[in-house]
Amino acid sequence: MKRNSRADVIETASRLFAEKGFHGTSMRDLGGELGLLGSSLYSHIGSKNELLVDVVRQSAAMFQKLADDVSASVEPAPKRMFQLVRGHLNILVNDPYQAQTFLNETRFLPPNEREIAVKLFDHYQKTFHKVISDGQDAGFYRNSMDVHLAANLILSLLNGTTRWFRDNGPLDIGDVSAEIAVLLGSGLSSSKSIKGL
Amino acid sequence: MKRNSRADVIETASRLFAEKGFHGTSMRDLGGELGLLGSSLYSHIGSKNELLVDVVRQSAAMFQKLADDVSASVEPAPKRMFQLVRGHLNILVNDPYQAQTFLNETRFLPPNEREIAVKLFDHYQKTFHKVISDGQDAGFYRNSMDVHLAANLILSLLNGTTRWFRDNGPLDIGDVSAEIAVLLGSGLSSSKSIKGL
DNA sequence: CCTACCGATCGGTAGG
DNA sequence: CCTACCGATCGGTAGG
Repeated sequence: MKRNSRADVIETASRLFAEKGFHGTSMRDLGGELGLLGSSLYSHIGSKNELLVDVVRQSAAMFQKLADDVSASVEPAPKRMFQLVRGHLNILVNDPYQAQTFLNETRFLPPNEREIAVKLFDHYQKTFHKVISDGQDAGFYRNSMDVHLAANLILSLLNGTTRWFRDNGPLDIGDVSAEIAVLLGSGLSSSKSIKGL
Repeated sequence: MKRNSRADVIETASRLFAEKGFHGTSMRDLGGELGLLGSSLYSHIGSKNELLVDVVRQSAAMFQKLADDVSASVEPAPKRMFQLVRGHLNILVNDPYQAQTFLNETRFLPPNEREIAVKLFDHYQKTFHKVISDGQDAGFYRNSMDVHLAANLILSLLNGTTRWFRDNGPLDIGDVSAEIAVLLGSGLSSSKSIKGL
């Protein structure tokens, strides 16, 4: 019977929030998973909201770091795009519970905290906009493409993987990112031939 | 002050379930939106679970019908793929609350009902598998592509649109499906040139 | 981290 | 559709 740290509580909370949702997880549920009573959690944390805040912040920091790294890169746009795709998938796979909580439960944060997360995600999206835009300027990507729309579609595709990708499944993250690379690569290319559609 | 029908209750429930989640919506919340008390809802419905069951079933029926229509089609694979994409987007846009509840809250159904929904979605996915597989056999799509993975990626992309697509936004569903068509079209083509990645 | 609680809110019912 | 409830569960606190 080992003692639980605050980090243990947050980690387990992220799993339960991902699996059963923030509102579907009671403090007694969470305590039960850690082998203690719900009321005992309050020696580690101040409130249930605080748990969600911490999980979302941790996840947000991951995406923030990726955005910073890619923004600092001087590689050609398609390579930076692959860095984003690969890095984004890595974040989702490394801590799927944290990522799912970020993606699905951020809306349940208190308003001020939610705004911070939304702004951070906007900034993250801008990294995609920049890469796509640079790719157009350099002739890699179609100029006809709506930059915001393309970014939204790519992010949708990436975030959706949390719904079906399993780390112990038949595919590894390399398979998935390679397939996405091909899918996006050809689809984003300036020279393309659309057939049949 | 008009009376509410059972259909009104379900429709409003789908909106609240989409916005605040199943567990984040109380019967008193729902009653409040309809101008009555939470307890008064029970003259229209039997339980809160029943509301979720009904919303999910309605949405599931939409996807079921699309799958049946496309399965009955004898068009070339790329055209059927576009029917799926366009039809799927139409369902999401026509009733975004219902669709979001289907996508996000199905997991909170009672086990037996959840299994039904999962099976139905599996069947829906198989429609994508068939189209992709046919497209490979007919030489439209790369044979190297993993059919299940491609279907998952396409569905991720489509379902993710519920997070950002707004019916009154600058883009209409035609813009979005056209962009997706180009993205998928070239990316799925058997003749392609990957550059830079 | 537990014991022993608290007021608030939950889904739901009986009866009109 | 309301009045008047019900037992269960919620997030959280005081004190050890």
